[in-house]
Amino acid sequence: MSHLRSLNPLQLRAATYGKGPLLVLAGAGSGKTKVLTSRIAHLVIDKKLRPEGILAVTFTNKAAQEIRERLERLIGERADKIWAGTFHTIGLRIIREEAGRLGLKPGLTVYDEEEQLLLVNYVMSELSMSNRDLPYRTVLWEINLAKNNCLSPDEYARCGESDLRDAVAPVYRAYQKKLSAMNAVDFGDLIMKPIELLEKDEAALRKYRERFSSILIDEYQDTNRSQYTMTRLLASGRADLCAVGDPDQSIYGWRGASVENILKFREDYKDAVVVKLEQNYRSTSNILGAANSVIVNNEDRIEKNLWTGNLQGEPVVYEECLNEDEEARFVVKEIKRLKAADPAMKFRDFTVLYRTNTQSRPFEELFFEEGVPYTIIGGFRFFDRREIKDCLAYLKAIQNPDDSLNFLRIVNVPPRGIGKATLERVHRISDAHDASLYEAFRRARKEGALNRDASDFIGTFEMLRGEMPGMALHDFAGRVLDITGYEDFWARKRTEDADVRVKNLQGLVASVRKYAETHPKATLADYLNLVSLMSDADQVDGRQDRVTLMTIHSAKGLEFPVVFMAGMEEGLFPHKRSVEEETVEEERRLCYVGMTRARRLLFLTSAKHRTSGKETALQLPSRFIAEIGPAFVTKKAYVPAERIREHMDAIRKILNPG
DNA sequence: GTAATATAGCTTTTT
DNA sequence: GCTATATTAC
Repeated sequence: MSHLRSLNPLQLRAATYGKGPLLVLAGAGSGKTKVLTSRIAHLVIDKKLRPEGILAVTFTNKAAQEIRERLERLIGERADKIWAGTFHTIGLRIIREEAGRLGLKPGLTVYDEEEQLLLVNYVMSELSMSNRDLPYRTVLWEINLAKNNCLSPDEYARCGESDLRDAVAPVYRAYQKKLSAMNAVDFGDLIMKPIELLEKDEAALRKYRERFSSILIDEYQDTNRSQYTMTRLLASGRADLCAVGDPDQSIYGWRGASVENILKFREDYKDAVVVKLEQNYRSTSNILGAANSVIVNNEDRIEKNLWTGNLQGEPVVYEECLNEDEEARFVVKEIKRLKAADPAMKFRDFTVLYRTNTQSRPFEELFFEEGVPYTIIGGFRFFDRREIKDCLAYLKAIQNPDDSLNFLRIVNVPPRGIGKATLERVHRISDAHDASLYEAFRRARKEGALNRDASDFIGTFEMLRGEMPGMALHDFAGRVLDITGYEDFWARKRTEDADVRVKNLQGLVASVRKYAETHPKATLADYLNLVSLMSDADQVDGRQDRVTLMTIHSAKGLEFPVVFMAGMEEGLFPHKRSVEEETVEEERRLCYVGMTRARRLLFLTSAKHRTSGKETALQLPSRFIAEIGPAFVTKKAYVPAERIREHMDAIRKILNPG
């Protein structure tokens, strides 16, 4: 039974406990992924369950991939048959299978945040509301929160009352209507739509309950109302359910996640068995001691005793620096020192974690200057660049003719003489006939209501639509960039950044090619869906020898021999908004998550002066620093350079009197 | 009617 | 620092 070898007794119990429901409370570094994969292997090998009946929900697609890879070693190619992915990936799979029953057409588009924001803008303009009346971002936030809480526009409008709710409700309603007209779904819908289906369609509910004989949910402490509901719908049949999580690592409350879900698991699922994994195999006892001494300050917490048999290791180091540049300098210095001291150390053994994405800048600059190879996870991704977004908008608009939002985005990019007046005219046609923007353009063209430029473009667009089915994906992407003049539009601008944009466009085509080659049967819709669902954390690539820079949120589930946590300052971490909103306990859990990523060495740094925007502020060390038990940490306050100079002078005088 | 340029306003964490 | 909008130029 090689798949159960090397499990400790509690891990073994979690992996082999018979019919669920089962709740595994797995502390940081307690071998959670190992238990999860062992359990799946056990279900397939010993319990003879069909792999296609196993649903494993993970927090990132990469985590799902990792489980699949580990599983492959245990059960071979059967590993590919299990359903493993994020709630969103699984939701999309169900939606695509059941598009018809949900009033959607095949080839639907998934809108990302930027597209959502454009749609909110669009809808609000139609309702004669502007960003000044109510910021688009606020509205979008509210809509997303409603969806995370599993509230339809009607339910949202009805539950509770506030001025904001009254203002947002009609926008949410109109937004949802537009989404379906555009044959598109947003992230929230990826969970809401399957719920809708399972609730209203008995046959569908039966089908999916029968399909999944076993369900495993990772990071259960970070599930929101919608995800909880989807889980309940699928699991309350005869499927056994195994939820894995750690309340101390709940860090997505702001996204609607509710620790309650894990806390009331035993009420929700009667006869649930709980297994606690409290032995940490990851960190030194100093690191674990430091992390524990921080997390115990949370009042709203279930007692847990995470321990380790690992060596004591070095004390955690806290270093206060002059400013953010010096903070970066300290990190580079330490990386170089540690690498010199131990040649076995690689760049990929180090990570720099921070609270906000903007903090990456000084590190990026200094790492570049000092020749330290690095990768930044999150922030501005390749797929968020304007030229890439434009190109994807072309592909989406061609692929899904109802997607008026993306059609609108590209119709006059590059500028081709389709301006405000033309668009207004076509919009009227679109409204009158309840047709998509593209459809309206075609009508206008037939009626001769378009000028030459517009008419030509619609002709080109139709031609491309016709060519799509017969072409390889990358050839088609290249063809679109060529024939629409989009690539040329940048190539003609002879500015420095235009060159980069052209290169990025070629990079995109290369990425499509790579995808097409590894997925020979995939359609354009498959590629576009994949790109929409790709998360930042999915990019972490341990094969490259680079230092990883990312937010603590993105580091969830990862581990590194050496961790630097930067910006340990009041106002930044805990963030000042969390202090205002009284969610400091979640910040503390975030701090705990960050600290427990470290295996051997943990460095905490702060800047005495930090510049944000054009203001430089005097910063105080984070309260979390003071919470660390003194036995586990060495603290060094910032000493101004003059003081060092005075000190050196004094020493010189002693050594060299007179 | 359309395109290029200036300005204001925001920047916590993300599937 | 970046984008959506307002203003001005073509």
